[in-house]
Amino acid sequence: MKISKKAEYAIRAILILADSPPNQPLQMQDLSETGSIPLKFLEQIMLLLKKGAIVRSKRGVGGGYQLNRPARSISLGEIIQIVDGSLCSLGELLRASGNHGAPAPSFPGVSGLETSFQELDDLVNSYLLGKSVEDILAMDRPEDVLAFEI
Amino acid sequence: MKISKKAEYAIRAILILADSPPNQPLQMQDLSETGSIPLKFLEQIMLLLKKGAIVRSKRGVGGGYQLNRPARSISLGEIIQIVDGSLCSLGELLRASGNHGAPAPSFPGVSGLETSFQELDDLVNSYLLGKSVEDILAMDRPEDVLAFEI
DNA sequence: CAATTCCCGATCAATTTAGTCGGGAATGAA
DNA sequence: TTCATTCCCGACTAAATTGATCGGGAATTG
Repeated sequence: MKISKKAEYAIRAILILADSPPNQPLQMQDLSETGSIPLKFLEQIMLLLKKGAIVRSKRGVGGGYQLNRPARSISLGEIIQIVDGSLCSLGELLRASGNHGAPAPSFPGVSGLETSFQELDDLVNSYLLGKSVEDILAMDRPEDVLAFEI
Repeated sequence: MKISKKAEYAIRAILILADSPPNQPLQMQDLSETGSIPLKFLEQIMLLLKKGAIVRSKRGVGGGYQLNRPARSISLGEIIQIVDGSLCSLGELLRASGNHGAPAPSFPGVSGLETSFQELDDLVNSYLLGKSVEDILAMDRPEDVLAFEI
């Protein structure tokens, strides 16, 4: 289990955006400083997040980035998927991945192993896809533990 | 979520050993062929597993490898830890890892994020440490779903 | 038009991964 | 003792991935 620096930076940036006043774009310079993210690296990341429809951007003076959707609807899993390509791939290890056209490996327990890996993939996916950016921010604010407005 | 080829090979080898008659060493040549594992790579892996006390070896004619403990007591997690170094490190991402002496990053949601990552680490660890080699083999044998001898 | 701000492809160094190579040391049989 | 067998072990390497950096270009606004 590992997460790339790229995904971590992406999550930082989104958290910063989610925590800042809406309808007021934040520039990459600010995101870079607040999140301690290398500026040029951040540019790549924001472009990906834009393609993924997580954020939207505005160019020119007074431009910048803002969330494209409410923080409640953006999950950690979605962010990671967008910047890293996928969340999990254990389930595919024994099939196509790496074995380009090679015969599928066969050894005792192979199908049980495959099933277990898939199970773990699902576990991780459902955790990360179920954890929203809003959830994360709320954990830092003990006051509003449970939402007021339903 | 990813697993290294090294760890996958290690698991294959252990499954093969666990599935073969006990008290009769299996040679690396056999393990290599049965598991489709490059021989010289396998050598490195088996040495690690030996240091980890998962297997024991015997040299000379008629020598080879066998499990050092019952398959029930060997988990996927333990194997991965031994060959890859560790299972999870999400929880450490925001602390020491990578930031050599650098100030701990601070941005909105940082502590919630850390908590969530640690939670996921624990989830993955407990899954992998709880899944034994015997469990995996049993999944391939629908007959003995539940153990006879308790 | 000119400052600002995002957009985008190319390149690069360091690290990790997935092995290979070449021999050495212990063991057991003849 | 000698020899084949089998594990032991360190050094090396090629390819992929990661974590960026660089240099400019395109849109927008005042």
